[in-house]
Amino acid sequence: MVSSKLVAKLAGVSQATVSRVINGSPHVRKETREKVERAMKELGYRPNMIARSLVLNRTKTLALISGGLENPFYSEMATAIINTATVKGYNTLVYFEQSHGMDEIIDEVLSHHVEGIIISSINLQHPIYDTLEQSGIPFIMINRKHQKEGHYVVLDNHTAGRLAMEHLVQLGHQRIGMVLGPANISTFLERKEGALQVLEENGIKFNPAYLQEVNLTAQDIKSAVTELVYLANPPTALLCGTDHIALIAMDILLSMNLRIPDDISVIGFDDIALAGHQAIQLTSVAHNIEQMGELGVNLLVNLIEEENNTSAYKQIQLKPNLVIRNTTAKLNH
Amino acid sequence: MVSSKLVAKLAGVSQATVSRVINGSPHVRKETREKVERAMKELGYRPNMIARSLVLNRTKTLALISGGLENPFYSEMATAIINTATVKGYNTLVYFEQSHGMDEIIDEVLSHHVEGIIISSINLQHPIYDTLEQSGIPFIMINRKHQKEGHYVVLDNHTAGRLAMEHLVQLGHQRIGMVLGPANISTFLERKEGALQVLEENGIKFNPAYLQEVNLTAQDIKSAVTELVYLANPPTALLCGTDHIALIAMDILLSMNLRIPDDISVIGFDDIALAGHQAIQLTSVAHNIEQMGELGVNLLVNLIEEENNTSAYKQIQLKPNLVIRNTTAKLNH
DNA sequence: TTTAAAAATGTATACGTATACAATCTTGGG
DNA sequence: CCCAAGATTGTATACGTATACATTTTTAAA
Repeated sequence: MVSSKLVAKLAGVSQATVSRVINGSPHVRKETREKVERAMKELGYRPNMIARSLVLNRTKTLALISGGLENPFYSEMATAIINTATVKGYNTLVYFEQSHGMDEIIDEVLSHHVEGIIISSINLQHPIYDTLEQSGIPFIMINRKHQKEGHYVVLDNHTAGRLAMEHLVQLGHQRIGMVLGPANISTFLERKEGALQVLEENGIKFNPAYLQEVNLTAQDIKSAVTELVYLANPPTALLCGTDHIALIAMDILLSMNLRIPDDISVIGFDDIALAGHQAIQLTSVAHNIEQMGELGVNLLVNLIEEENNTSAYKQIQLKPNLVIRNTTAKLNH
Repeated sequence: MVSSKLVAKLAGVSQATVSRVINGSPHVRKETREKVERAMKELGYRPNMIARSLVLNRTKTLALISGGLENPFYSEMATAIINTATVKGYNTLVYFEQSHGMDEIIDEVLSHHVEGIIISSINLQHPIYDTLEQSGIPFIMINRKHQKEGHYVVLDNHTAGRLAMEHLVQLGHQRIGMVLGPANISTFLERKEGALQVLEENGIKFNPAYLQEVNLTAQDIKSAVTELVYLANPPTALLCGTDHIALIAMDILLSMNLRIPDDISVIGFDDIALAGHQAIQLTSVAHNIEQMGELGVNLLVNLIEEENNTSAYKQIQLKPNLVIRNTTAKLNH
């Protein structure tokens, strides 16, 4: 490996001068600079970021701990995050929640001395929060939050839940199935609360048999939907916790020869790109994913680079929109 | 930051001994080890990988230069790659082709001293190949290859192209439109060659107006498809260069009120998960994506860790399968 | 007990960079 | 032409770890 020392020797200067040239110091004569630059080019020199990181105690890298990319929400989010980070001059190490335990991931991340951490898939009580808090590394939660607050960028999920349910109720639905993820995840909890509130306001008694809180595997989602469909009084509409859940629900519904929305309406959250596809046309409630990722990275980079570290938590809640497509329709009496 | 030096002081030993404990050296007495471990726990010590990387000249990280995740092929591939890397003890820095120029990415990657590079989106003549070759860092190409060969894991795209076209021809189609990516990308070039070969073998004269080689943006794909549909003698089937292209093609076809497959058949490549969705049911030609990623990472890690560096290129070509679903059907006369 | 070998630990150094401080060279005013 | 101030460059050191080598301690055979 060609080092600054070697460049220095070839250029006939000291290693310190080479370092100054690299960092664009103003205190170096033009001829010297050119001499050094020639030597660097000749040797194909590239600064060793590892060494630089060690001395500067800055790695210019972020860690993204993401939900699985099989959910398009996460791939769109990851894309936005990585691109924004790149623009801001940060590299991104990517980890997936499921592959290793969170603890191992955190160990890895902390010893790699990343400068900031983004988690898009934390749940309300996860003990990881304390570990991160103690580590002193800035971290933000995107999409989901922890019960202990912290910095985050999330959707106003309560309102989102309301919007979705209001839409269904306005279409005349009364028997509304809900396929949500675990209630220890903020998004699902809040969407549920918003939705239930609307039911109550409309004097619709909620039937607990209509509530399915599932693990987020395709398998579990499919059996939950099947169960709902086979009820004596099956729901006429399905409020799904995410578009990803909605897609899987649609898959099983269609394979049971049910027509959407004629036999059953379906609504989701996130408004993933695919929701707009002609073959899908999924009604959804969300805020722009890309913008959410961008906001998150900007917030994190600010935390990293700002001097006046006010201890106040930065908490951003984005307003959701209802995007009506073709999977929801007036109830057929 | 708590260092091994600090741990050493608390434990009353030398820093070297702490280092030995960390690395599980057998030359350390049990009591000493326990003393040190207690100190480490008490201080919440975590080894600094940056420093370790510097002295060992090993970073245990790979770089993945990926095509955009809006193409599900790449998100499935990235998932497989990152997970396999994690299992093998490597971290993964992720970069996207489009966000920065390749040169800047390579600069970044090389100065970060990653131990290996995976590129899933190179094209045949890209000059990046030489840069990588010179750098001496092991790298492999997944999915697409470069004209200068190198290490790779790809689909047997010629055969894949044949399979797709044979399927359409067997269904009675003669006017077959092709929507491919640029011909300087190996996958598209080879798929095209395979497909054209089948046409020739079946005595079907190929009409150049049926060939669209587009940029891979949704915009361009849609106009290419539109152009084909508006031909005096429009194609009765569309052979799309990837499932991603096929999905976008389907989107525009459906929005023009064409029925698939009744009015026009569609076939793609890659067999992304979504292809199996009931609302899509896309016929596709491919080899298991996850396995492809896994093979690639294993190959790369072997290159990194093997001593006997035979200079022979490792080149793997996977056999494609045709998965027939509902977007292709017998021609209506 | 003595002592040589083995085991355990400590000391010193290297990795490649940035930078405080010291040393040298330039410059211009007198 | 001299000298101080400023500009430029060099020297020495630190970052946190691993390890060769030196030193000390322990072990066990005599």
